[in-house]
Amino acid sequence: MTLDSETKAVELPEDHADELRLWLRLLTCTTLIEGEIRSRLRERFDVTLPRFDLMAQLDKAPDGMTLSDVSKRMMVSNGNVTGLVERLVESGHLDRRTSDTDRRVQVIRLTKLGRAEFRKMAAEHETWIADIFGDLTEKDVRELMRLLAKTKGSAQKAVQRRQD
Amino acid sequence: MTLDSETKAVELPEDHADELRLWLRLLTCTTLIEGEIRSRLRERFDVTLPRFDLMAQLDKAPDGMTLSDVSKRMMVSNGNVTGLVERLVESGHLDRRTSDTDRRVQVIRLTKLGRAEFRKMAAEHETWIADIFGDLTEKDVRELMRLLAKTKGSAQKAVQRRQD
DNA sequence: CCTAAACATTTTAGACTTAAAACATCTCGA
DNA sequence: TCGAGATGTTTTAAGTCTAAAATGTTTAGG
Repeated sequence: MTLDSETKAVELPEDHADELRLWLRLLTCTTLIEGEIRSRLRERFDVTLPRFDLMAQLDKAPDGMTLSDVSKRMMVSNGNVTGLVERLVESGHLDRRTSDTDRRVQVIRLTKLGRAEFRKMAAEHETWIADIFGDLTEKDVRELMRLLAKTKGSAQKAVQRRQD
Repeated sequence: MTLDSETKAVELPEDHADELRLWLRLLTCTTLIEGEIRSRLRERFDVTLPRFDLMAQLDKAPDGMTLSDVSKRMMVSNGNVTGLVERLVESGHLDRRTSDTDRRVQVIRLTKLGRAEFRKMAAEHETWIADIFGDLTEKDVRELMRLLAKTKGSAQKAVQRRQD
């Protein structure tokens, strides 16, 4: 290996066009699917995607979650969750109470109504997803799962590096 | 094949848990990476992601684009583009003029300032993407590209079916 | 030529989103 | 126990986003 080829990697700008294209394709896929789910949720149930997502988190936590938990799980800001929860409490889908052991903490749960409505939506939602990913074989799905897991790990390390 | 096994596929709810997990993982990856890019754009250039994305579209179109074109390419609503463009014209990054041949149409371009600033941001942006996807091998990238292309096609067909 | 439909954009009303600051509460060590 | 820092939530200001209605312009068919 010559000196030139060694320094090249360090000094000359490398070509990352492939990674850039990959990122744009990933973004396109997600935006496309998200938009479709959003449309169907509105048409069929007159509900927004963020509300559905929040209810989905709570459906998996019968004992409730704190706002911080929700914020971390949904990867959105704290303030965002505050407003979302406010509207869902208002509409009777959520119950909010201050924790008995720590008065800073708000614990939220699905109400009976909220759970019932969510379950109906979730059942249909699952068929939409199956429809949207319908062209993929089982092997495709497995392979995508594997590669996206690797991607997620790679991205998390990049986030970590920046925060150091 | 028995009658039971034939009717099963039609009448009984199928299990689409894998596709659902795949969708959630796809969404997680995109949200994670999008958040990271957003943070770095803000920290480093004090610019928002939608503005960067809009400038990226225009950088590829030296002769300008109509608002409709931009709206379709970015997969966002028309009204959204109107506001985004307004702010970027205000800050001197974009030039907007009514088409000579069709007074309904607004043609927007990067100004000299806009192009210069975008090029600086884009160069750094590309290194961030390379960093974020750094753990993937060339083969991983190729395979992801292929599977996401298939996913996109599948999703587009689902959108089409609904709109019929 | 006229006008109905198509098209491009803007406006409107409301929801979502973020980052940062403010506020409230808790924890822990001196 | 007292106060400093950590933690959980809300508030604030600004921007992004959508769907739907409104506005302005063009195009085509009669």
